[in-house]
Amino acid sequence: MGELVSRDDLGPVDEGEASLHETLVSRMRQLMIEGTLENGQRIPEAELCRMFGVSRTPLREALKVLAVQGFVQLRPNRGSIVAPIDPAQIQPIFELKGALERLIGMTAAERVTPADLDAIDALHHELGAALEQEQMDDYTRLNYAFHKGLARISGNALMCETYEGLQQRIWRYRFVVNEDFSRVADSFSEHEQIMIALRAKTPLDLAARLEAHNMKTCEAMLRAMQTTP
Amino acid sequence: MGELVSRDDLGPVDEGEASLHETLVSRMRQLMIEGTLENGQRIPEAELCRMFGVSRTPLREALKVLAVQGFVQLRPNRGSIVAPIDPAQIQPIFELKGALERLIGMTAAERVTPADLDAIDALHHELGAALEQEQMDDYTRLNYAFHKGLARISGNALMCETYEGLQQRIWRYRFVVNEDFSRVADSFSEHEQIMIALRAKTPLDLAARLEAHNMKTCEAMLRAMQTTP
DNA sequence: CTCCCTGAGATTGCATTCATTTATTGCCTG
DNA sequence: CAGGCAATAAATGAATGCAATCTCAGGGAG
Repeated sequence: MGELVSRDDLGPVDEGEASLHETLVSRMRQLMIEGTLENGQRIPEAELCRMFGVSRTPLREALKVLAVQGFVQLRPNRGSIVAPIDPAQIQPIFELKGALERLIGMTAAERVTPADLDAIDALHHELGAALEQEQMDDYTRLNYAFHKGLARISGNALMCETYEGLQQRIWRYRFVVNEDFSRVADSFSEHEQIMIALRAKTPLDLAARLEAHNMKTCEAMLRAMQTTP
Repeated sequence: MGELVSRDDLGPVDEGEASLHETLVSRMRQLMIEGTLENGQRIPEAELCRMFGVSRTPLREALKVLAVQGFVQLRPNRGSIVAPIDPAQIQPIFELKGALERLIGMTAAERVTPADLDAIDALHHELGAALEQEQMDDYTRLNYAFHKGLARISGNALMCETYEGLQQRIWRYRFVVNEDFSRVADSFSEHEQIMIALRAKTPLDLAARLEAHNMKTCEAMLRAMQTTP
């Protein structure tokens, strides 16, 4: 099995041997996740071309890809815009993610290896440390890695891909709402329960806890969104 | 709510006002679903350009999109190939689809409207007619529409999109395996049970039946695949 | 004063062109 | 005769060019 904890596509781009359009997909997605490109804002092809030092061809290819991933809306003959973030979209995204969380719970509990357990446990402790030191940026990133790691344990690559796509969509909303720090402590204690269920390898219990965790996160985000319209 | 039964992206392309690259995405996907472009086969850009009467730019844009959708593999500097179909991929796809089926069951049972029921019931009866007259092509297509209709009832657009993506991936495999006709009758009787649960609006029951149906379809496909390696 | 029309400028979509990389053929060497 | 190397041919990847479309300011009619 591949590495459990690897690049999470949230930090700066690694600028490897990828073809130009792939690099652009990552960099532009990053701009949208960060909020540099604001929701609903028109995407200025020419400007981005200058900014990235590329021609329009690979940039436009990247836009097509980002459109499939839901980050960009293509409006024929009228330019592309950053997909508007719509509070009404949060619930459907979490609903779908909930279905995947359940699958992750059912399968991860059965397929987890001792090595997986060690790796995810390490992440879990890092999360605890970040919480204690109130390093919220770290916490958020580790949290992302933690759930991604659980998805990996389930061993279904297609599901992981889908799951990460949902995570990235949600990630965009983090910059719109005031993060609800009071939620973090609760979230971590839910993680404790998740770890217990994982170690016990009890599919139904793990699935239920992951689903509940997902739902609570969704509710917290909806609440936060209401207070910052 | 939009129409329950609409274009299913499996018939010939409608050639609407879509931009060129979108049209190409549909047409090339069609070629791959039909098997005209065989699994693992190298994709000859120049030839396809002549065939479709377009330049390489929109065609290459379409290839990028199809790569995201999993139909094409891009090999940097070495050309694109039709994503090889791998029997080992069937199970993960159905596993993921199973998670969605469950969600569809849970939500559709709660959200179904009388109009939805009429529409899906009509489809169900068409399916019955196709079975009786042994119109297997029709049956297969109606079956696709039936499940897509159920997904729509759940009212989660993102989930529908994801679901359809999975359906299309699976569709490719239908041309590799000898269709197991003996399965069709069983399949239809499972549909009967699904309709009963939908009319009764019992989420857990509907979800369970959809999951079971999905699993049996998966098993049938795996069996068929073993007999035709 | 408001609304609609017009046309210049900007932008998009696609075609074409150019540079690089890869694949293939034929030739040379061991 | 087999294996490896080099030159050529073909292909990809990206940049540029061009026609069609949209945007939006300015002016005229109601």
